[in-house]
Amino acid sequence: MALGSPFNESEFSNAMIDTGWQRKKDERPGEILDAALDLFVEKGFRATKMEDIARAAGVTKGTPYLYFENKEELFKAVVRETQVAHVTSMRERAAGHSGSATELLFALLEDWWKESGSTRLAGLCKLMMAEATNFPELAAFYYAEVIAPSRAMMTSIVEFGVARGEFRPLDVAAAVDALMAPIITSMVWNHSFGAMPGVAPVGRHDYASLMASLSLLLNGLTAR
Amino acid sequence: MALGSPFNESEFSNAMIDTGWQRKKDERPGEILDAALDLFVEKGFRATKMEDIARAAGVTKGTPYLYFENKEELFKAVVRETQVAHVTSMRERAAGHSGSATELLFALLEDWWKESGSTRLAGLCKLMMAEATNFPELAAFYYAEVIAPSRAMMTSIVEFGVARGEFRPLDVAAAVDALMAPIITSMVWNHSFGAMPGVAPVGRHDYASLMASLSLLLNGLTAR
Amino acid sequence: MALGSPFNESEFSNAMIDTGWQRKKDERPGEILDAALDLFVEKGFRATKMEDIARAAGVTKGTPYLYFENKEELFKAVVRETQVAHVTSMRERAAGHSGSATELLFALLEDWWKESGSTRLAGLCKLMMAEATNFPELAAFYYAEVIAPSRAMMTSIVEFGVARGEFRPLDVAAAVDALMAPIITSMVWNHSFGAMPGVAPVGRHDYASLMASLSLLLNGLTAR
Amino acid sequence: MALGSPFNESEFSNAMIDTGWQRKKDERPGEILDAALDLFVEKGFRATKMEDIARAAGVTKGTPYLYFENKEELFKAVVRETQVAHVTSMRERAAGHSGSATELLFALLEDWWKESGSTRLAGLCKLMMAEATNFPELAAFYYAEVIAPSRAMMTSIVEFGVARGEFRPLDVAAAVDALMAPIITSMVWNHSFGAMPGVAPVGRHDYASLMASLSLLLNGLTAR
DNA sequence: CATGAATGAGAATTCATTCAT
DNA sequence: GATGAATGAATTCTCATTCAT
Repeated sequence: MALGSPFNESEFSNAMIDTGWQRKKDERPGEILDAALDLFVEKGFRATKMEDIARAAGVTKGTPYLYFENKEELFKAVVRETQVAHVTSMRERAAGHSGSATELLFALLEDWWKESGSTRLAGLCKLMMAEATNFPELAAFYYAEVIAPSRAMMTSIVEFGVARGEFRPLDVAAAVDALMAPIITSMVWNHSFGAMPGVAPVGRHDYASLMASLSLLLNGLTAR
Repeated sequence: MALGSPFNESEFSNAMIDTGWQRKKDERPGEILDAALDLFVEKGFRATKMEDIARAAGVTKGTPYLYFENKEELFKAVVRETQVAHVTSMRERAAGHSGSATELLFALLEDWWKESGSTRLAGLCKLMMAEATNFPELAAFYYAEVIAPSRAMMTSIVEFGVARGEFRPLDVAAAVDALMAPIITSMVWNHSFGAMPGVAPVGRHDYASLMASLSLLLNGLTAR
Repeated sequence: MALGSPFNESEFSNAMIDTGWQRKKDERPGEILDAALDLFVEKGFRATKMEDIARAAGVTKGTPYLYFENKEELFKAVVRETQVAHVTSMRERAAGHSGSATELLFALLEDWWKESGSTRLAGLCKLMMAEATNFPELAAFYYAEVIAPSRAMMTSIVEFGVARGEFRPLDVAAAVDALMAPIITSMVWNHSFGAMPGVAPVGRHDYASLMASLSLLLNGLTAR
Repeated sequence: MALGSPFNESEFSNAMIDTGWQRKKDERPGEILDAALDLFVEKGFRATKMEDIARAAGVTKGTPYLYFENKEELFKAVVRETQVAHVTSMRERAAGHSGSATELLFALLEDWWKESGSTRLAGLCKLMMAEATNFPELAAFYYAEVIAPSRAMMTSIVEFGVARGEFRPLDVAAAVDALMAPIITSMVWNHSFGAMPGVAPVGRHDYASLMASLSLLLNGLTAR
């Protein structure tokens, strides 16, 4: 697992004395969630076997059931846990920003990319889209907790930009769509066709590429 | 099945003598592909049962196996058949266009949306993304036959626009990414969260919304 | 099919005017039985598909059912038809023999071998042994029509040899067993391990080998 | 299961702590192999259902798959396990023999009969012959591990007999064929027609009958 | 008579889940 | 808490058999 796990500081942890077995015990759920995230992202929900998750977490078949009702609940827990970290950090960063709307947009998308787009969380986002119709309530949760807040943040920045005359008067919803589309496309891409050998170049879908798209959008393609 | 099936005019059909039973034979594969497309799009590959496809096509369990080796081959056939129609029509339309690059882009994306984005084909596109890592060769086929050509078309239009001074000199690849992102996002959206009751408004992801995004991209957000 | 089919002169044939279509029609069942014999011998009962038999007989899937109730009946018919020819010819030859018991035994076993042991009928014999417990009545038929008569014939020859002082007084049943064992073993062998590439030499199981075994049995191994 | 199972002392067993559940684990594979041997011998490979094997072993459908990849591997395991015991005991007995070639032959065939011919192993031998063409590699294994060694043993005894003047100079291969044919025929017989009610008397195919055949072969039928 | 599309019972195999240890 | 043997519902795929043409 490349980038820091979002689970080890989750609600499952505790700050008690951290000695050997006790610590082990408290980390179990986090380790299982972590392994589950990896496997769900890699193979999808149906194709991921509980036993594989258990083995990847270093436990045996029955253990995940001590912490999670069933496979579906485990999946939901993965999504929830992941988003807790994600949304929290998004909010903290947004709150601390200042400067022009343009600067804010660049900063926010940069953070978003670095925090999520380029990590396993992007895979989770793609997975949620793939499984949304199979898990309606989970999708509703994801929508409410991740998508709507993100969009609200973007919306207020665009409105701020228009208010201060930085952006011309425009269709705010459309602008937000246009601003979010490249990062969403990139996240999905990197976990679908982009993962295939030799298929990289439908756009690079890396950070530089994303920033280039954003610049184009801000300035327009049309010659003045 | 709401919008016109791409299968009924496929290689499987024939317009010959149309007498009851015999007629069935020629239509069967198309009917099965059609039912399969619906169900795969709705539930994904793993969650779709062969027997459900059969029932949806009005036949029994064994019948799909008369025409398709197994579930995976049926899935591949769905993708291939669908794309034949799609890519062909894309090319025909592109060939017939004239006018400014801007007009071309609008026309092409409009066609794309009406042809694919708003139909079950969008669901297939989303499905391919969801299943890409599970079906590498199929993903390669899809990439080669659908994605790469589409992108090539967009690229030449942008280059044309730059050449004739309509667009300012720019990073063509990034521009193409930015142009394609909204329609891709919309297609995925409409078959994931967008399909949930009461979740419409993360952007409308309809035709008007798409055109609005395109306009913004062409003109920029930034005030002059 | 190498050696002459036993079916074309079967009860299914008729001696009527033999012109084109009419003839075709009358040969159908024989052609199906012939194909079935080949395939049953090659693959066994369960692994042989009705459609393969039909195809091998140059007809389509439904046709065998016009002549045979079902797969089991077809199998039984194969066995019965085959044995009609076999037992008949055995009897004719036995009736015509004269000379010493030893000469009779050699002649009879030679005929047996040439008529059955070295042809597809040996495969059928092996198949009957393999399937005996699955088809009790058929096995009973085979036993009654093929095995018992063959054995009776051998028994009377041995008794004849003892009576005329050619053989010493002995356990006739054991002698018959010992005389029949090599040819039975050879028939089974040639359609099991003997059919494997590079496995020939557990005894050659050909005509010369069979005669050598017979000679040994008649003369004994022991030095005088 | 009448005669002692070859499995209960196999590598799968262990004599360790014997407490309920845990004990089961070690016995399971042996119980399944045992049940499988019975059923395969009785019905043949194709006609034997995995679920029946499971039930016969006192477990449910899925359990055999915990120990054997699939039906074919289970079949192979049955053959291999059975032969381990068989070939080992054959070798031990052969090594311990002394005396004349005639005595050796009688002793060896007696052992062979008692060890294999009259037990379920004879059924396995018949099964291997029935399925040889369906499982070429398994047949090759059986040939190499069972048939070839047995034949080699017989061959060296006959050669020994000729060398010491006990047997007259003869075609050794033919002699071995003739010596082995009765026991092979008996093994096959007892698991095909011989298993049918009221069909016993094509030779008794029991121990006494076998020894009688052997005596005849050694002494010859012909009057001196 | 012959065809071959369609049927549907049946068998192999998988895997989420349970529970005695 | 943890284990992992066992379960059995679920699913894919096969193929003997039927019957409208």
